[in-house]
Amino acid sequence: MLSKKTKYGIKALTFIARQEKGVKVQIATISESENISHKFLESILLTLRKAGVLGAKKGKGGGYYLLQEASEVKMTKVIRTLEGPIAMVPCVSLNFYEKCADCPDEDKCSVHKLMIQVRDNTLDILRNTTLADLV
Amino acid sequence: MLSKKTKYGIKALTFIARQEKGVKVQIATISESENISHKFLESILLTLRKAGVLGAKKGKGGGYYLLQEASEVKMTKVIRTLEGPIAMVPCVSLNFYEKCADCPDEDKCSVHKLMIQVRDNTLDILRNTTLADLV
DNA sequence: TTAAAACCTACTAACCCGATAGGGTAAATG
DNA sequence: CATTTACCCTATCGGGTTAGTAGGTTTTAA
Repeated sequence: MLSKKTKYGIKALTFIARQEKGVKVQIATISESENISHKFLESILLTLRKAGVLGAKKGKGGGYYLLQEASEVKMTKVIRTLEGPIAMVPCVSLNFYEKCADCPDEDKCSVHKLMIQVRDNTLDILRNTTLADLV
Repeated sequence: MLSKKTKYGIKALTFIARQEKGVKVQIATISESENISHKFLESILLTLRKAGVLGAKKGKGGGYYLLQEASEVKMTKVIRTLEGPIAMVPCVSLNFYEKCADCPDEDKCSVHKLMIQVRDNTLDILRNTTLADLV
């Protein structure tokens, strides 16, 4: 299941991507328009900024803006930043790999085999979908 | 992320499917062989029995067994029984649909669109994978 | 210098997961 | 018919995560 954090994050990014290039969008604007708790959204956008997806400007007239073209922002990046692993099991995660405590041999694990398939398929979609596709 | 419940469940089913047809497998046998907490596994197999995936026989020489051929047991069934929805967001779930509180219009939601793609793709794999494929 | 906006830290209530405990009940064996 | 075996059921609990709240600080523009 996708967390609300990730869901809100994608919605917010789409909102920002819909603006004219270079326009700065304030938290409050997105928060009201998309029905997202202001403070919660704040922490989400902050995370995205630290990850290099968004830029921010403080003070009056400030706000958030995309650092790249919308067509350059891949969903893999967004989801990994907000949600963490894309894989359904840590032992098949590319970026967040972790060995299972109970599995002596991954190659013989039935779950492992199945989840690699699912991961590859999901990755394929997310890698080829950018913010521009969602606008 | 897949819960341990589901993961253990799939492992246990695979274990049972590896036996000669009709052989009854005891909880303790699976628990020891697959490094799964006995009591926890008990509740998992019970769920699978109630869902019609497994049969059980009590008393000496009893145990669990498949009610169908391994090639008839689809992963969709197993995962929906143990994990719940396959979709990453309730609003795109076929079997566990729930409307989002924040979304006035699903058709215009960027997350919705994306997650339908992911769901369809994952479903395709899980529908075409059976226990027999994992043995 | 004042207002607006992002930034940062800390906290909390609610929820879920994995596991455990302790029996109850049915069936097979001798 | 008694005993053992093994499934069946309910309740509870600790720890971790999630979603959201609160309050203050810093930066910028007008």
